[in-house]
Parts: sequence; structure tokens; C-alpha cells
Amino acid sequence: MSQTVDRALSILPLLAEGPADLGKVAERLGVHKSTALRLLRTLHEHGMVYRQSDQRYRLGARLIALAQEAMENLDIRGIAHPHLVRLNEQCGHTVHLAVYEEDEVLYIDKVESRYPVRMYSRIGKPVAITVAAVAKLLLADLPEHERRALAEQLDYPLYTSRSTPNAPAFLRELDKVREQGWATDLGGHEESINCVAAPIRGADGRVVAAMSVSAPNVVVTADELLTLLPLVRRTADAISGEYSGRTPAKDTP
Amino acid sequence: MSQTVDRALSILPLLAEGPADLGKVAERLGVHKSTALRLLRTLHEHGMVYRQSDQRYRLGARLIALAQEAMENLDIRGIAHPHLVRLNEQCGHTVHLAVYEEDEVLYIDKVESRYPVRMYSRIGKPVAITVAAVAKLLLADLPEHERRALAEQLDYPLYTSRSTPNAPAFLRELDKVREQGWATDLGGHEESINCVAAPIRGADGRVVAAMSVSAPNVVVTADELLTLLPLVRRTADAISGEYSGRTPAKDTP
DNA sequence: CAGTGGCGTTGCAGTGAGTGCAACACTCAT
DNA sequence: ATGAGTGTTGCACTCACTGCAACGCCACTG
Repeated sequence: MSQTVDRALSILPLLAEGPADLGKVAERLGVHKSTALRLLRTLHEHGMVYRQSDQRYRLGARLIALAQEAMENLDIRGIAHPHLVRLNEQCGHTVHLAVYEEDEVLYIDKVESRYPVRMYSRIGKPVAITVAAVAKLLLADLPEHERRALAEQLDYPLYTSRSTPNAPAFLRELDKVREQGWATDLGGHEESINCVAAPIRGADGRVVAAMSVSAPNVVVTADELLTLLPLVRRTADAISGEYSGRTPAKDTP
Repeated sequence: MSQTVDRALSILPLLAEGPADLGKVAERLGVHKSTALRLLRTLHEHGMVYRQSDQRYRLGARLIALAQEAMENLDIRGIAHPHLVRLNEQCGHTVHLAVYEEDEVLYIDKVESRYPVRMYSRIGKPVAITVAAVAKLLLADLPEHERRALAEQLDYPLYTSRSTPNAPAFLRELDKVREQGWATDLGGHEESINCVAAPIRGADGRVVAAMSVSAPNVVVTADELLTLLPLVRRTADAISGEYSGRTPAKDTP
């Protein structure tokens, strides 16, 4: 809509790939160097980009700080966090909280496993949308046309032999997940890692977030992990109750 | 420099305070509603803002994802991380890694304490610049005029009775820190929390990052924490060596 | 249910902000 | 020295951005 802003914002993902110099930015944007310079300067004034000692630009600190505030303001996160911690204390495994937003699912909170073997993930990282248990729950709740449209436009990378292979299989899986009210990922993203997930709902019953417990095979088998399902669902329901205002937040017990 | 981009970027910190509707954004920017609308639309197309169900805008997912990539691309972080983990395994306390950038110091990595009592902090959060041990190290290394200028323009909030009260005291503290090559924060930010920190230097000897170990009084006294200083310094030096290319990265031992 | 106020949205004419050019300054290699 | 490769500046042109006014839409409300 606004050409100048559009160009300026296009610089950010470009720099996310790695530091770039003025010439490269101008080239990638398809504009004159002087134009790119002015855009970069404006971004710089706002701290969105940083000029390192070799004169190249990279993403700046303000961006990180803003993202930080953005996450703190997601009220579901603040409500859920103590519940996630308690669940982690009970089962010891990695606990994740994720939300859906504009064709992406991303982790917004995480409590690390207390076992020495940990899985790799980071808050803020978009999840493997076609296989992650939390993604299935969040997408399963979308209106049908939106869900179909999204499923069609997605890529279906074969992380493992158990990854969801294509859109029809994915849609079937989503139907199943919606019906049963919980989801799993059994080695669909990384061969040896299993997850079990449950939805968090708002007052209107819509799924606003999803949480999961993940553990590698070497710690517990998939079957053992599934025995945690009732606990995970109870936790998710407790968060739902508090989020939708049905249950007042408990005083720290 | 560029009015349109400048205005658009000004929207982001505004939304970081909390969701806002079109009228409020226009008012705060001092522009017409239609202008604000176009800026917001452009931001929206890039995923920087999100329009929630009540039509108000808040910061979007792409912003969080970008910040994520920004941090992953800081090479000091990748190099330091295994060292931080090892240090945490040895002492059990919370370990932080921080960098200075454009008048701010922010945490870019963290390994959680293994004790049940943890301190609050988050990756990406700007630190209390006038009291944090890592901040002292990073600022102490700035060129003198820059250091003085920054010290003058800072606020000196009295978090506790031991907080640095004003610019002259802060500059004296920085001189001391620069001379001794390490820094502490003994209850200057939170009454019961102490930190000990050491600098990480690049090939040219300039401080590029700082790391710290933090623990609350209830776990170890300040004196006990100080006995960890040699270990912290050795770890910082090991990271320095690897970062500046003197020591090749070890194979996982 | 017509009336009213508060929102977001659209089309348009005017103009000033953004653009690209060309020349310049600087730093490295050769 | 000489050259190629950077980033930077000043300027004339013009097109993209601006603000206005009118419109559509919902939620109240008397």
C-alpha cells in the first residue's frame, strides 16, 4: 500500500538472512543506492537495524526488544506460564505453548525439560506447521474454507517417514484432531521425538492457543508419553478456565 | 530521514504498550486517520502488526520471528552457548550473555539455574544498564567521550539502596571495572540477588560481549558467589579465544 | 425504528516528500 | 600513483503520500 514503507520493511527479512552491505540491499530491493541508504538510515534511527564495524547492516536491538514486549503483551502467555511450570514439575519434560497467527504457528513460551537430553526449539520460532501437535490443534479449529485454503498452499516437507505427506492427509488428520480434542506428533518432525498436545479455549469455545509436552524416545516411549494425556488436558483446561474468566486466578498456593 | 517510514516505525513502540485502535494510532502519530490506516495496512501486509478480532492492532508474529533470526545470527551467541551450558553444569546458577548496542545492553542468551529459586529475566530484554554487572563491563570499554555522554543521559533509578545513584558514581564504578577486568552487582538491582561477570573480547581486545553468573542470597552468599570468579573468567576467556579465532572450536569432548 | 454518534474506509486533487542521477569522497589493492 | 570498489551528498523532477470530505457500517437509544 505504501511504497516507501513497503520497501523499508522488505529490508528486514533480507537482513535476517545475514548482514548485507548497502549495494546488496539496493540490488535486492531493486532501487538506487541512495534510496536504499535513506531507508536504512531511517531504520537505523529507530534501532531496527544496526551498523556493524565493517559497515554492513544487520538487524538491530530495538527489534528484539519490541518482539519481547509483543510477547509479554499476549495475555494468554502470562496466564498460562505458571501452569506450564507446574506441569513441567510434575512430568519433567519440555512444555511448549503456541499460538496461530496469519498462516503461522509459533511458540510463545517454553519450559525446559529437566532431563539431560533436550530438544531444540526456541520461543518465537515458527513451528513445523504440518506435523507439530500444537499446529494441528490450532489449524483444526479454523473455519473450513480457511483451513482448506491454508492446507493447499502449505509445503509438506518430509522431515521423517512419518511426516504428513500432502494436503488431503493433513486435512484428514485435522478432522481427527478436532473430533478427539487432542493431538500427537509421533516422530513426524524428528524421528526420535514424540509430543502430545491439548487445546486452550477462550470463552466462546474457540481455540486460542495450544500446549504440548515433548520428550525423546530415549527418555520415555510414545506409549508412556500418552499416559500423560489426561494431565496435559487437565492443565490446558485449567488455563482455558482462567483465560475465559470462569476460574479466578489462584493465589500462589 | 524518511517521513513515511519514520511514522510507520513509530507505530511499533506505540503498539508495544498495548493494543490500539486506528483513531488512537492516528492521534498519537499526529496524522489523519486515513494516513494511519495506510501505514497500518502496509505494516500488516508485512506481518509486523496483527489485527485482532476487536479490530484493534497489536504487534505481529513476523516481528517475533525476525527478532528470533536476528539473535540466531549473532555469531558470538552460537560460539558462547556451549560454554555457558558447561558453566551452568559446573556451578548450577543462572548464566547470562549480553551485548551492548546503541545505548542499550540486552541479554541474548540465558541458561536457567538448576536451583528451584530462579531470577526473572528474559532473552531480548534490555537490562538495568546502571547496575547490571554485564552492563558495567560493556560500557566501561566504550571510548571515553561516548561513555561520558551516555552516563550523562541515563536515568539512575534506585531499585535498591545499593543502586548506582548518579552519573559520577557510575563513571567511577566503570573506571574500577575497566581496571580490574571483571564486575559485580551486589544487590543493586534486586535486594537479594548478586551477580559476578566477566568480559568477552574480540581479536582487537575490544569487549564484544559480557557474561555473568547470578544467584539469590538464599542459595549462596555474595562471598561464596565471588569464589566462582576465576571459573567465570576462564569461561569468558575461552569464549574470547574461540571468537577471535585464536582457539579452534573444540570437538564435543 | 428513525435518529445519532462513533468507528473504519474510500476517492480525489494538490503538493511536498521520495526518487534516481551524477558527482564526490574515501579506502583499499595493485 | 592508479584504479576499482565502496558509501555519501546535492539537486531537479515527479509520483507517491497526504489530508479532506463523503460514505458505509454498526451499536446504542429515546
